Amino acid sequence: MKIDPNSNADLSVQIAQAIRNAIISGQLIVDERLPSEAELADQFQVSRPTVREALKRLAAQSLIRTQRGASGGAFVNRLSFEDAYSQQITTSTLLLSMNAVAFDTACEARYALERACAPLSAQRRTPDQLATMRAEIFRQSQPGLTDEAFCASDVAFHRALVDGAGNPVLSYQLAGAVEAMQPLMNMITFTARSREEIIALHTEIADGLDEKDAESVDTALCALERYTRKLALDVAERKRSKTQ
Amino acid sequence: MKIDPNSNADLSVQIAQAIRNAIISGQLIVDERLPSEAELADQFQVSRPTVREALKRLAAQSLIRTQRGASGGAFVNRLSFEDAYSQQITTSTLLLSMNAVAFDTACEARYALERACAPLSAQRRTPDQLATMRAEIFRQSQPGLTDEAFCASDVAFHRALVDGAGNPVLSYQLAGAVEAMQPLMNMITFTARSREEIIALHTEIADGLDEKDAESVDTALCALERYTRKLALDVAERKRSKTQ
DNA sequence: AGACTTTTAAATGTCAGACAAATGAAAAAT
DNA sequence: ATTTTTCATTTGTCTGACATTTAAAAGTCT
Repeated sequence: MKIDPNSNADLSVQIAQAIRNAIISGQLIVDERLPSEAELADQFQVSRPTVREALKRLAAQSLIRTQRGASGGAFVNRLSFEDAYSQQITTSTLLLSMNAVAFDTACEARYALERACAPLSAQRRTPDQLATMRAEIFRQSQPGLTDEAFCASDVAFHRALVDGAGNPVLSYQLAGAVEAMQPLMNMITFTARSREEIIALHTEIADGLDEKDAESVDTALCALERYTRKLALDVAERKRSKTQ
Repeated sequence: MKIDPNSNADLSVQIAQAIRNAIISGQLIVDERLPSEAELADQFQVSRPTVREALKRLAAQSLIRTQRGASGGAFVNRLSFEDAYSQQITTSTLLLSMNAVAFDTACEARYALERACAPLSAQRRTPDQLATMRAEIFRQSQPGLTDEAFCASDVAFHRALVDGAGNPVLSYQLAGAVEAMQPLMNMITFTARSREEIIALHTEIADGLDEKDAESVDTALCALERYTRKLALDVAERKRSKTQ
């Protein structure tokens, strides 16, 4: 683990990169303890605050965790699926909100990915996941539900669909798509949407999964995509006519 | 932007979270300058090193960038697709390498996602992307190509396929799947694989995209998935017989 | 001897103050 | 008017110190 003395990048960046490389390459294994901050400072010939800034960078990416006290220190973290989920969601949310991604683009990506899960989910969904979906549909049909709660229930429904595939890697990849894009879509379309229509399609999806009928799930997802896009179009149309 | 004086979390974590929230909620907009470190220290009633640790955490997530000098400071960063790609790839790589994900699970996820792109790519792929794929196939057929180079070319081929869908959100979501999993798969299967077989399937995919024939692309991808899984099985089998 | 309590040492968390280096803007000189 | 110089601001880094947490070692009592 060495840093390049000729590089003009910030020292804390270089040190973070050196440690990151050691972790990725397997020189540092999960749960292994890093040298103490003082030792690292000595090793890299920098001060402790500089080492600390480097460690905080790594901690922000869940690459390490720190523990205080005797026999404490920084340890290589086993990146859990949950940690990865939340990072994925944060990144996706910011990416969408900051880059003015066209609604159609986001919508297309989201449904393409979700449709990829559907056949697997039709095969493998557990009764528990089906029950979750039914419960969310029921919640969505309750009158007096706020828009926020409806959106959250919508997300939970689609999460259950994705988790139904029983593939944690797939669930992880899709966390960003579902959790970041659904609220975005709801925000745009909630003024125009018909909850009945959505609930009907959700029911169709749940029925399809119940009967392990991948085909009909796919059809319903396509219909939901079409409906969502049409809503966005209507909203845009209305906005245009209002400004004129 | 306030922190909870009763919380016992590290101050730098709390401060980072407060600023992060301000960015996500839109209180701080892209390219806006944060107060200087000294002002933030004053505002949060902490020392400058503590503020700096918080800022480094945010910088590690590409949420801010810093600039030295007069009129320098920390600025809210527009999260670019490229930044998001590389974060996605790092996270995915670590997730796979640290969690002992079953080969079949990773393989299934990767091809499910890639197949989701295929129909869109068949519709929209540019001549340029087709040319890239042909070029990579040619490179793969060169004798004397190292395993690393073959793997890199493999990744480039699949990236071109994914980018062919012309949907940056989709490309972003799939960056992790392709770039993290392909090397993993190559590492496991390179001893047993036949480059000819893979090149033949790649050619089938390129041909299908050329003719905008989504069906045949899907068939070839499925065949590639089957072949990859069979390889892994063979390798595992061989390993077992060797230890006995 | 064994169980409990106290002490201690090591490590991270935080603070204060200082200097270095970069950088843009204002002031001065040409 | 243009170029050069100066200067203030801001981040990057260092030093040294103290606070807090924590596990292990030492001590104490039953």
